[in-house]
Amino acid sequence: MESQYQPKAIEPQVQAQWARDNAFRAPDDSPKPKYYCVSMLPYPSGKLHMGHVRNYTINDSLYHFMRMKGYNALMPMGWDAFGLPAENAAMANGVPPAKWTRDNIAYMKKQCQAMGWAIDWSREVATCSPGYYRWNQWFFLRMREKGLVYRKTGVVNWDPVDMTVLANEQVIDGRGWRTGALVEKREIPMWYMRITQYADELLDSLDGLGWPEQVKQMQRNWIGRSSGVEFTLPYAAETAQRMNEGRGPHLDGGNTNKQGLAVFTTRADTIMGITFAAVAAEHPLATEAARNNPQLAAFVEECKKGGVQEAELATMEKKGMPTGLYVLHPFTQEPIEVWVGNYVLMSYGEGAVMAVPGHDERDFAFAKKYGLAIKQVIDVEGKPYSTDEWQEWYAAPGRNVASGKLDGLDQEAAIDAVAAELERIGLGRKRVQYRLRDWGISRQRYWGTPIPIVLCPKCGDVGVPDDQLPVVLPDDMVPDGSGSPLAKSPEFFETKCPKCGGDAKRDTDTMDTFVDSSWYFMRYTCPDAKTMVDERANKWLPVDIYIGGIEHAILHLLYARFWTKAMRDMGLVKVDEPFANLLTQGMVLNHIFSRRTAKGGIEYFAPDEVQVSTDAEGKILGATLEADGSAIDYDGIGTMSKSKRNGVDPQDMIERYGADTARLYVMEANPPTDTVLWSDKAVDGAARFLRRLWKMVHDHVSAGVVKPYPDPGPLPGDREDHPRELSKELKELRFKLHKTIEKVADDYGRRMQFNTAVAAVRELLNLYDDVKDRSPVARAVAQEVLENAVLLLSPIVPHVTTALWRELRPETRLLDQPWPAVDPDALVQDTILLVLQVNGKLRGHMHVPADATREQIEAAAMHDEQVLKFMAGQKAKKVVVVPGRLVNVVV
RNA sequence: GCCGGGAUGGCGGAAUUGGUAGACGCACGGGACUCAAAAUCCCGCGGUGGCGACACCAUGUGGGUUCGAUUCCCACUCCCGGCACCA
Repeated sequence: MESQYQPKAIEPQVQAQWARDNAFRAPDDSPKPKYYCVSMLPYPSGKLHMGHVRNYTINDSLYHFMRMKGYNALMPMGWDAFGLPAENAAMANGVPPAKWTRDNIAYMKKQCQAMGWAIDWSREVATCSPGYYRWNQWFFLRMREKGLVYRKTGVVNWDPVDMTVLANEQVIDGRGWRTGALVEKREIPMWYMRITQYADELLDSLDGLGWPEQVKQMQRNWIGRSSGVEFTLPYAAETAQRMNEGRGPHLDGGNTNKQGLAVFTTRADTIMGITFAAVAAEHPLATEAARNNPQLAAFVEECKKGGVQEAELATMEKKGMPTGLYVLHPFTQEPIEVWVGNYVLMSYGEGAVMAVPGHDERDFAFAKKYGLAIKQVIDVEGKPYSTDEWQEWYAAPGRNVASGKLDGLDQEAAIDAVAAELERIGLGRKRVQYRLRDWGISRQRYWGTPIPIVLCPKCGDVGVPDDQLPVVLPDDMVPDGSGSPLAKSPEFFETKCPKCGGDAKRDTDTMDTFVDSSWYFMRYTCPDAKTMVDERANKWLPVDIYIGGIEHAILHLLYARFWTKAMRDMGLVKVDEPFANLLTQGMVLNHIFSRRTAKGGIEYFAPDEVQVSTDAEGKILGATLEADGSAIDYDGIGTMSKSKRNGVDPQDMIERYGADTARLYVMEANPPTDTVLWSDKAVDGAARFLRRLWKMVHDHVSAGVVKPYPDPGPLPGDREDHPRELSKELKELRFKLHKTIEKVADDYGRRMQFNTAVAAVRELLNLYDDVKDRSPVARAVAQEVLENAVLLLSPIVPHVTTALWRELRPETRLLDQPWPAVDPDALVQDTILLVLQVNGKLRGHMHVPADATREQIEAAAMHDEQVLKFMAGQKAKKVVVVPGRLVNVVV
């Protein structure tokens, strides 16, 4: 055995052996129970970053652990290969996205292999291959047949200089990131998937999932089921006349009602407090009112400025303008003026709201700003009410006042009464409403799945027939930032209508890449299937543990759940949910540096290109570019990402220390769910530990391997007069060993907290190191400790442990070893150590027999010197005994 | 703005169900080995006071519940993630 730990020699050799043995190929037919562990597939941005290393090492450790526990484990890998960064890279260096993407995949696959992850590469999937995305197209058409796909207009960010649609990420402070131009909202036709049809099931089946509670809560809130009342505020006579003239364009989504303005509220009990109504700038009523009101038209135009991001809309100053149009209160027939508000979203509800400034904080602020009436109609336990300043309790449920027939009713009764009355007069009813909106999947981009629709002037939208799938994306194009190249390529879009055979045009939009990631984990199970999926999917699904970043807690996970249910309803798979258990990894963060370009766009700089100045506490104050010393902006810390150029490539660490050290470092540094600010300060500690482990095994093996305790057989040099009885020291070591096996199994299997598992093994080996006994029986215990320590660490550092196992048990292979068993005999203790407290403060310790009764413990504590000292002669008021833990004397 | 999460020594973190705050590391300081360096090994390492035994303080801030709170409750501050076209 080599006396020095040499990862550079060991790792390639061990990996080559795994490859020869096909060690990680998971058979579809195995008598063992399956364990399907999947990580969110990486976007092939160029190189792995530390977030990937963390993600896949967690996955890999769980794979090995469950394999040792007797499962047929499968860890697949694929590439989320469509998307925006490939187009940006193409624009920057003139290489087609296809080539750039394939090169990146090749490089990153090598990195994955160098990390030694137990990936079954025979199942590799890349979403940009026609063999994969044809099934996106095929399923899109099936969903369309079922009415789960439909077309309507949607609002996008429009860059008026580049004449192109921008992603939210490409809008910085309301301007296009390349042009610096002010972004506008623009309505375009798009394809939608009817996820709202599954809203109830998506909500209800969360309860049974083994997911973190916080993620389930986020999804519940996102879906946002609320029950309320939908009703119509009838138009006042003059308004009705204007709206009925039909000059205002009507949207096709059923948003307008010829007789009035449709609104939805969860606070129908406050209906008597309505003092005005507000509509979105895009609402037909606003359009009509603006027709001969230039000031209002200008305001409506102004509302169209800026992007479509919710965060931007929610934080901007609330502005409004009266339309001069009126609706009537459904009960009193009092006229209510309709305002246009920049905070009313056309995409949510009806695009119109009733305003009750007396009991809604936002309406209150708006009414104050524009001098509108504020009316109290709810009383909360007699708390004071004044229209001067908003108070929290104004929005709380209470009893109705100044509300006519509703007076004295509590919230529930008032809502019921209002709903009943509205229904009686035919103006409204109770309804369940969701915050969740249908999923718009059309993207005006090149590098994605083509939408398989032909637009025929005679037949309308026609689905591409199955036998003409896939609609292949040409892979030699280079986008230029001014709209999709597909829309400029007649070779792509010119086609014949599949129905009538006449000249027609393909849809040149591509699908949202969330489509790709909604079912790839199914395709892994049958990557060569001639159908979307086959029976093998039902063998492996659901995914037993899904691992990935917390940033996907809502969108990706919700879309994949929806997609799975849609596939189930078409009989393609049998599962209701794709991911039985979920481990959300915390983000790996790094500093972000940027500067504004001359054009008004933005460019980012990698932290290693930057010199920073800090204050006394190490806080970063400013930064300069190392290359030319120019000042740039420090933008704080954020997620490692390609676009912000703050990712850290693990390659340096692998080359310097080896894969095992890199793996150990990321696993022992923090719990997997923690957000971490990137640092490699402690990586030396991981390297040191592996060297130390190597040396311990080396020193032991050099004296000859023996059979491990408790059944060592005849020991070399053993004689009749050598005691087989363990010394106190060796008993303690074995106690620690078996406690550690127990703890590490719990940490891996239940807690999924690897940092504490490593710490526990470190503690064990620290104790082992202190034992200097070299007697034959001590050597058998040493063999037991080392073998088990190697097994416990093997899921995290598989290369070095493979090499060490070969020395400890030359006739066997580490990968075939089961998870070690706990020896109950080793855990038997005669005495236990109790903590002694006086008034809750630690005052001493005491050993008691393991079977001592509460009375005996109490009596012993009351005679303890320290306890008596701190009781200072006072009588005990109370004695708290927590069995196995502590005694607290209260005086 | 809304939803979800976080804050513990110089640093990463531990304390799993309300029961010894700081496990295990990193960095640092001292020492051993060495011609020297690296590597390795040993000792120390939250703060304040004390020669010391020891005492007091301390888990973002301010309150509360409890024999006992890092853990539970209330109010707040700052940071991170998401907000539907980054993936």
